[in-house]
Amino acid sequence: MNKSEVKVIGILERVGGFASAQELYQLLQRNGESIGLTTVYRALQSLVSDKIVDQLRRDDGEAIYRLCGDSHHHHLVCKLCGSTVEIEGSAIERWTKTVAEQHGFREVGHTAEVFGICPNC
Amino acid sequence: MNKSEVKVIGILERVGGFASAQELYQLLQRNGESIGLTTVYRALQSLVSDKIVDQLRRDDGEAIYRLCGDSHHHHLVCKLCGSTVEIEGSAIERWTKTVAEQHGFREVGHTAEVFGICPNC
DNA sequence: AGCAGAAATGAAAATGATTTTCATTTTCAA
DNA sequence: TTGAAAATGAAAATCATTTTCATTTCTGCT
Ligand SMILES: [Zn+2]
Ligand SMILES: [Zn+2]
Ligand SMILES: [Zn+2]
Ligand SMILES: [Zn+2]
Repeated sequence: MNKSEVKVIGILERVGGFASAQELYQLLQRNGESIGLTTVYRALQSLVSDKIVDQLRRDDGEAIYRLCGDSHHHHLVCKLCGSTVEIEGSAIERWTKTVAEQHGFREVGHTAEVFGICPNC
Repeated sequence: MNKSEVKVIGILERVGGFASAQELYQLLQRNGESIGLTTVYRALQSLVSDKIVDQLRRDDGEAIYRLCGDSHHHHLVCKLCGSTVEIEGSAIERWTKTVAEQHGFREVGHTAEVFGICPNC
C-alpha cells in the first residue's frame, strides 16, 4: 500500500460511490494533489486485485471503481443512473457450490451482478 | 432491416453465442462477404436498439453481441485450463428476480460466472 | 551519513475499440 | 427516368487504457 494508493482510497471515500479513473484523476487534481493519470490507473489496478476496490463497467464500456466493503457481497446496479445496492446472496452462494461440485470442480469462486432500472429512474 | 443487418444476423446465428464486432467482421471476411467494419458496427447498433441483439461487455470492456433468444445460460470455467461447462441456473434466475424486486428495480438482467479447478487439472 | 538496488512515478507514445466524417454508391418512390 | 434519402466504407478522429522509459524516491545496509 503506497502513497498513491492511499490518495486514491481517500478520494474514493469522498466520492462515496462509483467513479471512473479519469474522474478520480480530475478530482485529485482539483484537490491540489500531485499525481499522474498513469499512477491513478496503476493504483486502481492494484487495489482491485487486492479486493479493496470493486471494478465494473458503465454501459459505454468505461471502467468504474468504488471502495468495497470487506464482506462478500454482490451488486444491484441501475442501468440508467448507476446507483448501487449491495446485496447478500446466500441463495447464489449455495447454487455456485452445488453446481461446481456436480461437475467435480474445486476451489470455487464466482462473480454475479444484477442490473436493472431503479425506482428513481 | 437492410442487407448488412441480414448479414450480421446470419453470422450471429452461425456463431451461436457471443462475439465482438471485430470478431464478427473477421468471420464475415473469411466467409467472403463484402462488408466494412464500420457497417458491422452500425448494423449491430441498429439491431441492439431494435432489441434483436443483446449487447454486454467483456471484462476488458469490449462489447459483445448475441442474438436475443439464444437460450440463457451461465458458465463454469476452469481457472487453470480454461475448459468451460455451460450450466443452467434456475436458482440464480429466481434469486436475481427476487432481490431486484425487493429493491423496486425493473427490467432486470444479470451476469454470473462460476470458476474453479476442473477434475482434469 | 553514504550508497546501491528496488520500487514508484509520470510524461509521452502506443494500443485498440469505437465513432465520426465525408465522398461515393445504391435504393426506391414519384 | 430522376432526384432525394439511405447505405456504405475508407480514412481520420476520439478516447480510455496500457506500455515505455527515463527520472525520482524509497529502503535496507555499511
Ligand atoms: Zn437509477
Ligand atoms: Zn457471492
Ligand atoms: Zn482445468
Ligand atoms: Zn441467468
